[in-house]
Amino acid sequence: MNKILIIEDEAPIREMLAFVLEQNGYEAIEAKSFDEAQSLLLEPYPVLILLDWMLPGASGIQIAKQLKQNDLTKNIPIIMLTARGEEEDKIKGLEVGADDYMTKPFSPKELMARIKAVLRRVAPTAIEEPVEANGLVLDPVSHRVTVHNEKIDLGPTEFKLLHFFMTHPDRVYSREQLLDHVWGTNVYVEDRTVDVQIRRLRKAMGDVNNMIQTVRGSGYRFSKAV
Amino acid sequence: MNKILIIEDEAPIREMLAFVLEQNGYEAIEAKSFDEAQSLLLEPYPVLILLDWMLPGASGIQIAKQLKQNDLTKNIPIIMLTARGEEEDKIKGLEVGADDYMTKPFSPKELMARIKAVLRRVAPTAIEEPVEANGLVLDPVSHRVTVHNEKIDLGPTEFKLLHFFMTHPDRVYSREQLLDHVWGTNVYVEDRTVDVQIRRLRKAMGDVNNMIQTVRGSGYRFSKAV
DNA sequence: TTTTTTTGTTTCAGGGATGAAACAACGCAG
DNA sequence: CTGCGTTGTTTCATCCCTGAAACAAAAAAA
Repeated sequence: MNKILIIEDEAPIREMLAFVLEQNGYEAIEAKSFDEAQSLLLEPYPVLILLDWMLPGASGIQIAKQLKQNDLTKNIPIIMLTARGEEEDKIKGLEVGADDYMTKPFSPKELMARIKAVLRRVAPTAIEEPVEANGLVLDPVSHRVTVHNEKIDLGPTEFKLLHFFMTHPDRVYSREQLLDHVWGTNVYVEDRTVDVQIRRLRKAMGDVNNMIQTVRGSGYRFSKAV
Repeated sequence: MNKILIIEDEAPIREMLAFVLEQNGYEAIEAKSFDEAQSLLLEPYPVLILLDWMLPGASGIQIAKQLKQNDLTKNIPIIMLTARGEEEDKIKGLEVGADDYMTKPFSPKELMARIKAVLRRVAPTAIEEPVEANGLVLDPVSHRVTVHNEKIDLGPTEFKLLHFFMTHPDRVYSREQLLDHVWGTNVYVEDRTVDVQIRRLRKAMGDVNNMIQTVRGSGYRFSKAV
């Protein structure tokens, strides 16, 4: 189980954070101060650090700076927590190496979404690999899509939709599942919007659009097999 | 029909919520207070609770805490309703286990979207394994059916019917039982409709349709043995 | 055998689900 | 501010699925 280190002096907030993290399958390590955090920073290292900007003693910015200077911890992403009205500090925070920041208060959903986003951004997994199927090639790095070496144009949503499909083939997804995975969990659009994007994507795909298949009553599926 | 419990003291808001829920196919149970809610909390349990944060008597947070401590209700997801400006309470609410928050006012669309999102998150999608019998393969994940590796086309009902049969082999089911299991309870469909779907399924299955067997006077059975 | 019951098959109408297109809203670049 | 591109919503058309009825066939009963 992945560890996440919380550095926060206010007990209620710290415990709330720990609760949410544990609810979502992480192991939460709690520290009230930087000194305490130091003693907890050992193997296995946390995959992420939640760092309050306003701490007694050293400020969050100073802590972030130290963490980023240490070879052992420099690659651990940091999310800074700031109170409302401290937003101007986000710039400073990002300058010294924080990977994201959140303004208190925030919802659990937002917290988890940002954590996942940061981890996704930091972990250069195979997600960046080009994908291919029946002459259809999608390259996430260059953000290009070709059909039989012919370039085709896609809007951002169409691109994400196709990328999701190509990395999750031979599986039916309902419209709601597609909204969750492609549009994101915090967006509220109509189910039928999926149909429209499917149609736009099919139109752009030309003669390989039969890989996007309608499963009546269930949703859509991407598959090489017709 | 799934029940959703509303705990909200202000009548206009409560009725609006109930209206929207019923428009969307849920049964709305209304309670003005926690005490009233308690008396309504019996089988069948609601699938979700909409809980106003600001209630006379016990606060929504206290209620949520109680609900989460009771084994019978701890698994029912809770969406807290807060007024604008109460956002700092998000953290406290989450601490006791609310699953999402909505800030009033909100649109019916947002309401339904969040409800669906929460229910989707809570409901663990059963891991469905492919099933096989005498060269007939049904894969729930890709929603595909093949006979000797040849793809066959089925309508949604035929697919569900076959899936049910293959996961419950060697057992006779009456038409009523099949209607309950495949069509779902509370359906107003003639018994003989089953015959028609059986016929369509047999037709689509080709040379392995002898696995669907008629048991005269009783119903139908799926079995590898002829 | 004849009659009755049960099941198989076909046909048809209605409705739901999807495709297609037009429209509106929105952000963004110039 | 304006124009353009992208996205979301709505509307309309179409197709397919479904359920019921009617008739045929088969099995069981008399």
